[in-house]
Amino acid sequence: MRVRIAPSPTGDPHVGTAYVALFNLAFARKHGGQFILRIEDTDQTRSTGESEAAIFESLRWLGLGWDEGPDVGGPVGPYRQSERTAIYREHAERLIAQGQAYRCFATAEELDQMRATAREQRLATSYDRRYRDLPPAEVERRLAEGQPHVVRMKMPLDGQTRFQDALRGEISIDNREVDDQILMKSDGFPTYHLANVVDDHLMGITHVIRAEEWIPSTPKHVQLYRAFGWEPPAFAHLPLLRNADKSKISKRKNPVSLEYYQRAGILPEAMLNFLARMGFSLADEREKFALDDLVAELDLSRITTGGPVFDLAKLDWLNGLYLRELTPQQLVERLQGWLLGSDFLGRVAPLVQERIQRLEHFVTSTPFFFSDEFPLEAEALVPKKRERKEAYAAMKSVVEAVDGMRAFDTATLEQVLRAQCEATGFSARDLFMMVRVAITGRTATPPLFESMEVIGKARCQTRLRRAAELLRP
RNA sequence: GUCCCCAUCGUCUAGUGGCCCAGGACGCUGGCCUUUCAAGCCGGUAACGCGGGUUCGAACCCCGCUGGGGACGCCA
Repeated sequence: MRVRIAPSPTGDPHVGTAYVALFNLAFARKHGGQFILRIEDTDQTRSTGESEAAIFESLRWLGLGWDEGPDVGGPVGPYRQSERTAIYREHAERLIAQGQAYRCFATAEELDQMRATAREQRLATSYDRRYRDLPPAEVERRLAEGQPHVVRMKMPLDGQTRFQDALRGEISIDNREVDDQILMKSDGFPTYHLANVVDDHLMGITHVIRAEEWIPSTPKHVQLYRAFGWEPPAFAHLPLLRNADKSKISKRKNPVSLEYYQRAGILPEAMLNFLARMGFSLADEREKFALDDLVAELDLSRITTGGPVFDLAKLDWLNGLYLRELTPQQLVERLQGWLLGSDFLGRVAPLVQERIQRLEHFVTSTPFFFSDEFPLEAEALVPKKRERKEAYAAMKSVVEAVDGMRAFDTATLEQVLRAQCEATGFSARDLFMMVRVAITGRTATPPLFESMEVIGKARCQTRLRRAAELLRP
């Protein structure tokens, strides 16, 4: 048996990726199969190497190592989709030749209009298939003219597509509810739908274990397997992790970056244990258990289908359990592997060196490098001569700007935050002080941008959000 | 709006027709222990969304309603 996770390197390593990876890995181990990591970097505008590296690092931190992947290789590589574009092109051509896909010349404006019309007419799908039966001569003419186009699949116009979900049983969707999905984008890259089907087949994936949000597009995938004449894999859709309000887990309402949990001092084994408890329980209902126990008792059909709320309080309790069972020496080792090792201290030290007179001042001047848990009051965040609601708006603006950052180094931070002065109409003095207080809880600190770089993006994000929340009128 | 998925304490869950006037865990809370705080121990709080069926019997099966979520992108 072969399973995979297929993260898209377009942002910070996500807790949902770890969740899906955990169950895939456990499934592979249980059945003596392989767990594959495939990078789905077909979105040229958003994929980055930094994101990919961060995903690798976070998964390894959790102990979720892979048998085959971009960095470790394997028999059915390459494992990075951007390196497989020729394969997708061939397959798309094959479908066109078979009459199961076609070139579509619709412009962005046309599509916008179709979406508007579809909504008015209460239609299920937006694309009206207007290029589906374009005469071959017309297609040739447009191609000769070099008109930009995409390749779309021809969904059956009636009937329904059924498939078995390992957690839910049979799911069936009317084909008329499903769009003629784009397979190849006009930039020559495949969409997820094509690439994932082609790769899963070529890589010998037997079980697709992924998040519930994919259920509605599974009929497209099933139809693609059919069009290629391939046997579809088994599908298992894991429930979506949720915010406290039950909506799909999101950075607006929850820390979702694995880097956050690592920095906050969650032990990887506690994180894994907690994630495993989302939808899964052992026969004896033990709360604390290891990956091996999950492997031993895993049964996909027994995973709960209700979306579990990601409850930080319970994660903390579990983490405390793991912490307490360490010997003092082991605890020291964990602390050093965390932020109290020379790596991290070596980054903090230069920032406070010229500001201290005794070694003990190192401790009193740096707590915010290590912990988010400092007191913070709304009044301290509002600059003099500014209204609280202005400060709130500015802080929200900063939050968004920081969310959008890829590189998180001093120079980029300065550039982005200075641009925020412009955007918010705040003076650099006022805005930077707001951010400083939000990040450190203090008005006197080492240089702001350097400090933020060392504290790291994930924790800066949660602190800025906390500050914005505090300012909310 | 259309389609799909889901539905047991605030939260994570056990429960697959009688063992359930529903069990465990987190949280909250009372007490014990203790120089303090934790930890630990003992106790309390709190749920089968609603309405119809099926059945001798329904948290468990069926239907409807309601509620929640997801998808509807040249993002994955």
